Amino acid sequence: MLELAILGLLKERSMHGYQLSKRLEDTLGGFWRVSYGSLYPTLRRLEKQGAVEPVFSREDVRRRKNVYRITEKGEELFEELLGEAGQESWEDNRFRVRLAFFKYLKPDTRIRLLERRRAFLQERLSTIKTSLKNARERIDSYTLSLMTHGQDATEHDIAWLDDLIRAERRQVRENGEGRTPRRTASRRRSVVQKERA
Amino acid sequence: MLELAILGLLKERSMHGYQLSKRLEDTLGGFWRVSYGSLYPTLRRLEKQGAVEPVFSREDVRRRKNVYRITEKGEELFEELLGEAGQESWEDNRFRVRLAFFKYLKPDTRIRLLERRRAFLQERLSTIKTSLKNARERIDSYTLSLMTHGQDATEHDIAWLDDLIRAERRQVRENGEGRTPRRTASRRRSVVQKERA
DNA sequence: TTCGTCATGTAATGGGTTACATGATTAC
DNA sequence: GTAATCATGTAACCCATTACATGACGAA
Repeated sequence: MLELAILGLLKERSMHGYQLSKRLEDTLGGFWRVSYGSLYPTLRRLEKQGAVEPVFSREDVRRRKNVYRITEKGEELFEELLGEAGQESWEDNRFRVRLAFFKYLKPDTRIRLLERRRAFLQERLSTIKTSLKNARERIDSYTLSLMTHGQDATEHDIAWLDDLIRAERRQVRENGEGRTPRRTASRRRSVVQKERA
Repeated sequence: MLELAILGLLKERSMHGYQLSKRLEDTLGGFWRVSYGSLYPTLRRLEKQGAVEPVFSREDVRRRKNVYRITEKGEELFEELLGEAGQESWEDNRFRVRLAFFKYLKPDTRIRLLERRRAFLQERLSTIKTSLKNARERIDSYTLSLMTHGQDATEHDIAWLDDLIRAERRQVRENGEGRTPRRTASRRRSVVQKERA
C-alpha cells in the first residue's frame, strides 16, 4: 500500500523521503500516518526493483537529500498495484489510497474500482444485517449500538460511492473518455444532504 | 487486539477456537475477520502466559475440541488491555473491539474511554480541516471528495460518541454506578435522527 | 459416498511499527 | 545558542496474513 502511495505521489513530481511523508500526511491525513521506519526501507526496495531512481542535483547532494523520480518500470508497477483484485484491497484504508490516485485512471477503470468497493461494502452490510437479525435479542446494548452505527456508516458510504459512480458515468457520456471532472465533490455533498432530510 | 477479543469472549463462557472465530465473526462482522492462522497461535500464547486454561470434558476430548476458560490472570490481562492508553489503541477497529466489551466496565471507565476516542476523532477532524484549508485549490476532485467525505463521516462518528457519552452520564445520575443500561442503542438512534433533520 | 462445515494446526511471509541514532538547517 | 523541524536511516519486533495440511462428522 505504501508502495502504491509513493509511486502515486512521485508521478506528480520527484521528491525525497521527507517530502513524501509530508505529502502523504496531508492527503490521507487523519487516516494513516506513515513512519519513517517503513518509508525509507520501502523507498530503498523500490529503488532496488528499479521502480524509482535517484535524481542528483548539486543542491540536493550537498544537503544529502535523496530525491527520487519514478521510472517507466515504476509506472507499470503503479498500474499493476492499482488494478490488483485481491480481497484485502478493498478494505477502508487501501481504498482511500487508491481513490487518492484516481485522476491517473481511465474513466471505465475508475467505475470498475468504485463498483468493486461498493460490492465490498454491500457484503459488509449484509454481514451486519445478518448478525443483527440472528443475535439482536442476546447482545448487549453497546454491541448493538456498535452494529447499528456500523450499518448507518456503511450505508452512508455506499450512498457516497453511488454519487461518485453516477458522476463518473455522466462524465463519460458528456465529455467522452479522458477528461477530469470538475466539481464532483461539492455536487456529491448536496445529494447526500438531500438524502438525509 | 486479538488477545483482548478472545479474553472478552471467554469471559462470557468457555469456548474452543472454532467457536471463538464464529462469535468474533458475528460481533465484529464486516469489519474484521480473524484467520485461524492467527487465532490458534494466539490461543496457545495465552495459555502459555496462563491467561486461559484448557477445560477437559469427556465429550470434547473425544472430538478433540480444545475448550478454554479464562483464568484469574486472564481477567487481569483483559482489564489491562482494555485500559491501555497507547496511541494506536484508538484507531477505528481497535476501538470497535473495545466497545464490544464495554458491559464489563464501570460507567466512569466507559466514559473515560469514550472521551479518549472522541479526542482521537477530534484530532483527525482538525487534521482533515487543516489540509483542506491549505490545499483545497491544488488537489484534484477525487482527493477532495475523499477528504470531504472523511470529514462528514468523522463528524457523524463524533456525534454518535456524544450520544453514548450522554447516555452513560444519564445512567450514572439515574441509577448510581454499576447497572447496565437497557436500551442505549435505540435511544441513540432517535437522537441522531433528530440531528439529521 | 460425497459435500459442506466443523475443528486444529504449521510455515513462510508481509507490511508495517517503535525505539533508537545521527546530524544539518532554520528561526528566534 | 538553542529549540524546532528537516532529513535519513537501522534493528528489533509485532501482529497479523495466506497457503497449506489434516481429518472427523453430519446430512443429502
